[in-house]
Amino acid sequence: METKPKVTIDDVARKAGVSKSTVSRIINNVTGVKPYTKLKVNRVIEELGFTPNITARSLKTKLSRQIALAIDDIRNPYYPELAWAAEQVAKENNFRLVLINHYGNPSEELAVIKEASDMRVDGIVLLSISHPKTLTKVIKEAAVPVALIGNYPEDMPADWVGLRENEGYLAMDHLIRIGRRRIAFAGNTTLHRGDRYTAYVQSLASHFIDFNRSLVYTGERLAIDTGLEAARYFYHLNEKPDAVFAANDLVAIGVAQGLIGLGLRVPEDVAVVGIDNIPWCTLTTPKLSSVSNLVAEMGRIAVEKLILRIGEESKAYERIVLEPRLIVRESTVKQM
Amino acid sequence: METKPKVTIDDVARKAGVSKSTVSRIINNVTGVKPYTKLKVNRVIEELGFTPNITARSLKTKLSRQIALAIDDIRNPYYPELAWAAEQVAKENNFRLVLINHYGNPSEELAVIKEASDMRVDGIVLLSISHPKTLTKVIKEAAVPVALIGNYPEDMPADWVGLRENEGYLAMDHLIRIGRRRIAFAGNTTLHRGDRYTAYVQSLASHFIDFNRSLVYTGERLAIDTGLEAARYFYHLNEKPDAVFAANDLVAIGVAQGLIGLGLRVPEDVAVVGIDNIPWCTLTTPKLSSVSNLVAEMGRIAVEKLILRIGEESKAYERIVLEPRLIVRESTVKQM
DNA sequence: CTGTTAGCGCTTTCAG
DNA sequence: CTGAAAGCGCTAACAG
Repeated sequence: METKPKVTIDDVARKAGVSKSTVSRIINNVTGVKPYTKLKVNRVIEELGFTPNITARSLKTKLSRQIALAIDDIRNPYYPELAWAAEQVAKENNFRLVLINHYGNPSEELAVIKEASDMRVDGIVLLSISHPKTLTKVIKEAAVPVALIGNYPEDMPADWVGLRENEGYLAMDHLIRIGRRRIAFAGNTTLHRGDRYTAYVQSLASHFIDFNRSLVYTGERLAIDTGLEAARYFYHLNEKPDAVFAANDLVAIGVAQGLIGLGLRVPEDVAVVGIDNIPWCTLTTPKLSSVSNLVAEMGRIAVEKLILRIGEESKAYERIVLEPRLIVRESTVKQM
Repeated sequence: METKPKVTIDDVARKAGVSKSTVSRIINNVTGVKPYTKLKVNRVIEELGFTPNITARSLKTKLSRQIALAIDDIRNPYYPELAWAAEQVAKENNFRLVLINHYGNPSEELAVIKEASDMRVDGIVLLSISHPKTLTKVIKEAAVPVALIGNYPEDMPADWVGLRENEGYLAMDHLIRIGRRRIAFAGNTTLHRGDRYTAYVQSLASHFIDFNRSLVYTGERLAIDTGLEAARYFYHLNEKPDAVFAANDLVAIGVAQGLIGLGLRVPEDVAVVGIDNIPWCTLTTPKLSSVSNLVAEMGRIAVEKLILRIGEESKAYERIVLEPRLIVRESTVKQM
C-alpha cells in the first residue's frame, strides 16, 4: 500500500518556526502558550493536514484510549444493544471499542485479559463465564482494570454491574394489579430461566390466587411457535385465562398473535406480558408489555466505571445492581 | 491504576545475557539464531512472562494489526453475523477488530476513514452509505486500504464484495419448480426492496402463470404480524394459494405460523418461502426455506481481501459479486 | 512563554 | 550467528 507520506510533529514545528514541544502543547491543549503562536501553529497544522500519530503518543503516555469489549458471541441477541451502548459511551470519552468474542471459552476469555497487558487496550469490559475464583486470579494479574457485566461475588477485584433477578415478579405484579386473576404461564418451567416459573407460582401464592395446573403451558424452546402453540392450547380451555405471563418476549409475541388470530382481543380478553424487552416489542400490534433487562444500561455503566477507573487511581470497587424495569405497552393495558 | 511493572525486551536480554536484537529476532521468528541461544532466551521469556509491547512495535513497523469495521449500526439485525464473521477471519490472521458505528451519517463515515490515517488501524472494512463520488475521493486520500461491502460502481478505488439482487427470482423459481402455481405474495410492493415484488410479477410472467391481484397481500412493515394478517387474508380467499412468497423471513414466519394456526398444513397445503435466512429460520416448525444473502460470507471475504491488500503492494482492485443462495427447508418441501 | 533533551520499547541496518 | 546503534513520533521534565 503506497501510504501517503505522513506529516509529523517535526514537520509542523519546522514549518511554523517553533519547537515540537510547542506544537505538542498546542495539540494537547496545555495552557500557557502565547495566543499568537497558537494561531500560527494551528494554521500550519491545518495547512499540512497534520494529525498526531497516536501510536507514538501511546508509547509515551502508556494509554491507548482503547477499551476491549469481551463477550461470548456478538450474535447473541442482547449483545448488539450492549455493544452499541458501550461504543456510545466510549466515543463520548474519546475511547475506541475493540470487539472480542471469547465464545464462552474460559481459557480464551482469560487469554483476552492477559493480552491486554501488551498495552493495546487501557481496560476491559467483560461478560465472564469463568469461575469467579479463576477470574479473580486473572484480573489481579492483569495490567489493566476490568469492569464486569453480570452478577458476581461481592469480593471481585473489579467494578461490576448486574441485574436483580426479579423480572418475573414485576411482570406478575403488573398482571395482578390490573385485575387479572386467571393468569396463565407459557414457557419453560425447568430451564435455567425457570426461576421465572418460580416467580409465577410464588406471585400467585402471595396474592392468594389458586394455582391451576391447566393454566401452565410448557414448550421446549422459548420461541415464537411455542407461543403460538400455547395460544391454541389456552384458547381451547373451557375456562380461558384472562392473562398470560410468557417466559420471554418471543413466546409472548407468539401468544398474543396466536390469540388474536383465533379471534380474541388483546388486551381486552387476555392481557399478555413478556420478558426481555427485545426491540420487536414495539413492532407488533398490539405493542408488547415487557420487562427490560436493561442491557444497554449495563453496557453504558460498565464502560463509564471502567473509564473512571482508568483515569483515577485506586478506589473501592463498585458493585451496581440494576432493577429490571416493567414497560407497559398495549398488550396489557388498552391505550387511549 | 497500579500497572504491573511491564517486563521489556531489555529485561529479557539482560537476564539471558544476549543483546535485545537477538531477543527481537527470536520473538519474530527470524531464522539464523543458534538453537541453543534460542532455547535459552525462550526460557527467560517464559520465566519473566515477557510479552512484546505491540505499541512500540507498531511505531517501528507502522502496522497495528488492527482493522476497523465501520457499519452504520450494530443493532441492525444482519450486522452481528457480519461482525462475527469478520472477527473470525481477523483473528485467524492475527488481526483485531475495532468496531465503529457511523450511524448512516456520511460525514461521520468519512471521518472514520480519515481517522485511520493516524495509524491505529491498518485497514478499514466499510459499509458505506455515502455517495460513491465522495467516497472515492476520501478513499484515495486515506492512508490505509479500504474494503467495501455492498454494491458499488466498477471504478471504486477499493476491493468490494456485493450481492447479486436476484433473491426474489430464486425464491419464485423454487416454488414454481416444486409445482406450485397459485403463488401468493406477502409483503411490501413499493419499499426499496420492492424489487422483490417485481421478481414476483416477472417470474410469474416468464412461466406463463397468470398474475392474480387477489393473491397479493400488502402490509406496511415487514414484520411477523404482517405475515399473520396475510395468512388470515389468504385463508379466507375462495381459491386459496398453494404457495406464498414472502418479502422477508419475518413475514414468512408469520404467514406459516398463521396458516398452521388456521388449520392448514405447511408445506403440504401451502408452501412458504422467505428471504434473508435469518437465524430464526431454523427455530420455527416447520423450518423455513429462505434465500441467504450471505452476510457472513461477505464479512469474511471483505476482511480477507483487506488483509491481502494490507500485506501486498498495489494490485488491481477486485469486485466480487456473490450469488444469493436458496436454502430449502421444511416449509416448502416435506422432509423425510 | 518556549526550546533542549531524553527517552517510551521495539525493529533493523550495519559491522563484526 | 550476534551486538551496537539509530530512530519510529511523540511527551515531559528541566532550563531558560
